[in-house]
Amino acid sequence: MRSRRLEYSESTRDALVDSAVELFTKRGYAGTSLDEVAKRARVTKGALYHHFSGKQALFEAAFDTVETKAMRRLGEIVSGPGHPWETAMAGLRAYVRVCLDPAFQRIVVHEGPVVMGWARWREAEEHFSYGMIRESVAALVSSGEIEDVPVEVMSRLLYGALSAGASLIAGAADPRKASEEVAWSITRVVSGLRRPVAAGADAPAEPGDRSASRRRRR
Amino acid sequence: MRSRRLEYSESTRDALVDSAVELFTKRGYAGTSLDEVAKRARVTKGALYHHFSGKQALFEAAFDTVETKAMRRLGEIVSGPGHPWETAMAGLRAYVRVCLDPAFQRIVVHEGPVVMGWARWREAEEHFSYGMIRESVAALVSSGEIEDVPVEVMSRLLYGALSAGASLIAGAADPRKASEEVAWSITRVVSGLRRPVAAGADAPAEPGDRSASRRRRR
DNA sequence: CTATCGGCCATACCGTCGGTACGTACCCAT
DNA sequence: ATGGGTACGTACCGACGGTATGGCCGATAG
Repeated sequence: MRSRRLEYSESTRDALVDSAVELFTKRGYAGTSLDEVAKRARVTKGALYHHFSGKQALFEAAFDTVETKAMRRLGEIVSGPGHPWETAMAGLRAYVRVCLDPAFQRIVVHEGPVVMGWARWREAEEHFSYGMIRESVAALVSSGEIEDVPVEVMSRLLYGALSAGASLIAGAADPRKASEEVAWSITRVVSGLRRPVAAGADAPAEPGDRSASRRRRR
Repeated sequence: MRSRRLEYSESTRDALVDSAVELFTKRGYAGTSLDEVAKRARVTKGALYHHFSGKQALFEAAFDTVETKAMRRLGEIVSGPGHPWETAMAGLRAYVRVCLDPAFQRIVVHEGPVVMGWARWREAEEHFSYGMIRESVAALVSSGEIEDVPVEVMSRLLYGALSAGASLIAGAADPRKASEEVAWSITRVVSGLRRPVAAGADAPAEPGDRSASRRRRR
């Protein structure tokens, strides 16, 4: 049976991670002190160092938490059945929404590679959001929806574009409009990868139908 | 006339910036101490704090130096005359090469947004590499080479994709092969944005002609 | 019910590093 | 010559990441 003591311990660990997510998101990795994290969780640094080997490990725990939460939102969309193209487009829109979460933005996209080191970050991402994008691209290629591009590289590029789009949205004066433009543009980019003469059945949504996007340019 | 004293001072400043670029590239922002930077420049922290208001300012000076050097390599290519499409493609290849510089990679692409803050970094980038990409995209749109996409957003996405590609190359086991695949893929993406029926004169290079890129996939 | 054992956490402390205060040598104009 | 400004060096402070150590308390055996 679940020991009481173990419940306490787990609860403090969770509190520490939650506190870390909050502070890392608000003030960044360097701007957050461990005393502060511990204080917000109503414990001391001793407890923190009991559960985590150091600041990096705490960050990685926060990273995992944020990623897992994001995965739950994306997983059911991408892994569900349906036409690969439709699925991928739905995934794109969902990913843009996920990126609007400030915690995801800062911890996963921005500080992740710097704090964990790019190699370690990349490795972690394999099991999370990048992995899903890669899955989608692979599905599009193997189903013949888009051209026979190198999946690994193209997924990375797409991931980079999506991340940049997410940053753009997060920093935009009008996030809603920016969000629409980013979704439209990404869709347009992926559409450009479709085979010249689609062998697919019914023609799925092209970016052209998003009506509310006539842009100004001198 | 140029005072001797002023020459000394300027030289000291340059030495500090060079030292900073080197150490920031090798050990990152957080992993580099100011004493170390000063020591490598054969001065003390007092000199450093005379020339720069703090660690951030030193980083931004290093950032500017690296960016300026990169710009000199790109500027002549992008701003030169010639067919917009050819120019843009040459710019893409040149940018990929620039990204192979570890200093550019780490200081500008990875740590820049984190250390300077995304907003400040974005502002600085307007005058540097992002500005050039934006220029190229705008030229492609206004010359009718590619579709009427929102320039600002599309440039951001492209920039993100390029940065991701650069990271990929830098971390790849076979950088040369990765470099080729990235260049090919990026070219393919941009090609996907071309107008369906090109009104342009002679058909410029399509990504298809890069022969040495047949990829394996199960 | 008692003893004690071990996991969980608090407290005190250390080393490092960014930043500050202040002293000093040197140059220049008046 | 001399007052002032520039270009540093030196000594020091506070904050913070990390460590060592000790105490509390629930779990478990007898």
